[in-house]
Amino acid sequence: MEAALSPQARNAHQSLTAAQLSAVEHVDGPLLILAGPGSGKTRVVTHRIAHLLGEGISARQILALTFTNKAAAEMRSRVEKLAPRQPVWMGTFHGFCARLLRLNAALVGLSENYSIYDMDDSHKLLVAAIEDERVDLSHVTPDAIRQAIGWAKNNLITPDRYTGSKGRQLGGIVERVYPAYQRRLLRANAVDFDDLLMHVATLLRENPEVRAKLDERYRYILVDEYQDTNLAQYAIVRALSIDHPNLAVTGDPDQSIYGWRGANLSNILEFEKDFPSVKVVRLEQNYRSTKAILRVADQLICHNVRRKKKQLFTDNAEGAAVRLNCYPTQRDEADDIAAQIVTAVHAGKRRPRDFAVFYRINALSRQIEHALREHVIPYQIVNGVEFFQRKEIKDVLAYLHLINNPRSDVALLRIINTPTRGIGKSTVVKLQDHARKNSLPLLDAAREAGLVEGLAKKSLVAVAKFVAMFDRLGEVATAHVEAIVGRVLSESEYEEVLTNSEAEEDQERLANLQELLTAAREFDMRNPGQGHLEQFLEETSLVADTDAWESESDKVTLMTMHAAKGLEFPVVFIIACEQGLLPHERSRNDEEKVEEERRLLFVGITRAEEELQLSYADYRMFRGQAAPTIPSPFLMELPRDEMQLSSSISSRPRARDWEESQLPRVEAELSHDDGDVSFDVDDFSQVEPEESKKKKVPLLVSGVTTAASLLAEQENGLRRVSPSMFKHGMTVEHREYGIGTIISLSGEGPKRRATVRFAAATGEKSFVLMHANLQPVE
DNA sequence: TGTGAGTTGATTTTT
DNA sequence: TCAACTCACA
Repeated sequence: MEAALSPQARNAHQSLTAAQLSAVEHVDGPLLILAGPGSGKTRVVTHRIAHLLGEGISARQILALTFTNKAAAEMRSRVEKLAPRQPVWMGTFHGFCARLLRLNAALVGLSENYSIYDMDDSHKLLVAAIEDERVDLSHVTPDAIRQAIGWAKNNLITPDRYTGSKGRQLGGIVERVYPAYQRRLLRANAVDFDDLLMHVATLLRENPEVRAKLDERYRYILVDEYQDTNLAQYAIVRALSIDHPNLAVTGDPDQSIYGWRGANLSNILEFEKDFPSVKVVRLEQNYRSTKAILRVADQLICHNVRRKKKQLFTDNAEGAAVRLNCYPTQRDEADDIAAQIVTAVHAGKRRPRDFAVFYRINALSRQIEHALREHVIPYQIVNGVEFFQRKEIKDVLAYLHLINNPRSDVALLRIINTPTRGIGKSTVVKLQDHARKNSLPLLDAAREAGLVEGLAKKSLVAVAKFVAMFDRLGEVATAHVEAIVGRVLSESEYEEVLTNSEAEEDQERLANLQELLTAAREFDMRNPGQGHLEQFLEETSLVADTDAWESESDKVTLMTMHAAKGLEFPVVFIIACEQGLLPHERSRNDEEKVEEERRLLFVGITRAEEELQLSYADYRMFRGQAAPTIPSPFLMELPRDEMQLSSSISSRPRARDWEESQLPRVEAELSHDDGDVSFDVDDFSQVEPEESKKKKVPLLVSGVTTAASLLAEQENGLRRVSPSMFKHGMTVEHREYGIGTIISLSGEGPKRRATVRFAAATGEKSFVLMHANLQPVE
């Protein structure tokens, strides 16, 4: 098995420090790696996987769990370099659980084609459950209920065992709503995110033989960011490490920032009690930041009580002093940051991608975005309106969800009248009544609409038409995903409605749908063969905002501090260090929560390699009103005497004037639409080689391609003749059959096929594009 | 039934 | 500020 290790891997081992090496070479038994920020943790983990493989351990027996897809992807690509093509399971907790649950769905009362509901879907279901229970919402918000249920699930408290704390109104309500909500989920053959973990934990507890089999299968388990595990995740990992306790966890208690999601700091703080024979390795040397930055971070985190003391140090240069700036208003803050970036980029000192701006809450990104646009700086915002959250995408995916799982009422409600087809609210209510009385899924209720009381004839016809349309879609359920999506777009008339619309917004939606088709095709290429709809839906449900970050592109990055974990940038700006925002309002009067906020700032600070600026504004717009602010108390905990403090910002020349004289105006061409999550500026393309601009990033993980760029690409593509020039919805002419419309496409390259709908007499035909005599009609 | 105007009410972080 | 929701009207 030594052959599994690339020469690169063996050489690389030599460059590891003694501490790193001792972790890498540990094989059997529990291992705890306490890794400070920038200490080369990922390097250790990936080298350890390579080392295990080198020791002759089968790749199938190794399981590496992360929290984000991004972290998993990073790990995968680095392991790939050290030990190519080894089928080690690397992925997120949720992804792993989704897979396990597919194989054992029946054990928890689901069937294998269950749906994964995202926040939006589960919220709708929750509201329905709240209505079921006729809860008075005057003192409790659905969101509070959702959080309580989520907390319960993360702590493995099932609906039947839930009891709210005495005297609290919320507790009593949750006691009623939680079981109702869970019943609805099960009836819909669906799970929410928290269920993925809870169901698997339950399954492992209640089925010893399944547990033992999996324990045997996954002999070597690695968990990244262990400080962020909650009880459910802990239970899962624990259950898989009983017979073979070769559990290696890495983490840093000081970077635990997901307490609100049920993360339990005790999991890592007490790992040594759990596994008395554990080997502990501390990685304290930082390879990322300057001494100046690291000292600030260290000073701050020392104010936390609940932690493991750690001595952070670095051999890096002293570096520039950390800046602490006070601005009159948020506007000045944003302007100055943009100006600093422009100045550095124009001086040739930095590139846009060297900069990152962090904030506590997403709402704060707006001013920065605005300033960057004004200064014509390309940026990408990690988050915004995420691709898979856009209405049109969710609509089309809902069709797919319903095809895959006909019991998913949430999906049906979403599409039964989208696009509008004359099935209004009153009709839907009647169908829901009927479904409830006969305990049927909504789709089945719609099928027997004839039996529904008081339904107008017109409505009846509309519902029947919908059902017939849906059944036609069902016929292609096992086709390539791209073909299914194409069918949905044409059969549902979703595409037609948008095409006929004048609204610019709808044209953008069309372009986004083309993107979805592309994403589907890319999925098909990665998963040859048919019948992968379920898997496609799983992937789209489990991708997150952070995964949409393009590390390749030359843009300033804007993100929350939570999203920043695991990343690093040469220059970091942390804005709005103000009481109420950082620490956040909701953590007031709760020392544990304040400590978590402090850790959050610690994470932000330690992302910086060379330069760091913290800032706050005296006045900030909030809820539409400007209000005076109070600087964050955390700022008083920093070593201010060695930092560069400044509040005389107005003396700086207005960068906009400078920029006007130096750069050609291109603003007119820029979209000022807020829905646009990123944009390119031609002036910066000179630092970005043409080639890299053309390189296509897989959509499933990019999500930030703009509709405009896609349209442009489409136009360019039209001139060449190749199977790839045919697009969904295109009008084509066939020598024999005449004019028709492409209603679906599938396959790649010479094998690419199209289904074309001709005049009624001819019907539908399927062609291999390479050989068919199809001509696009202008 | 569908649309559009007007009102309200809520604002964390993410798989 | 802005999005979601309600309500009135066509």
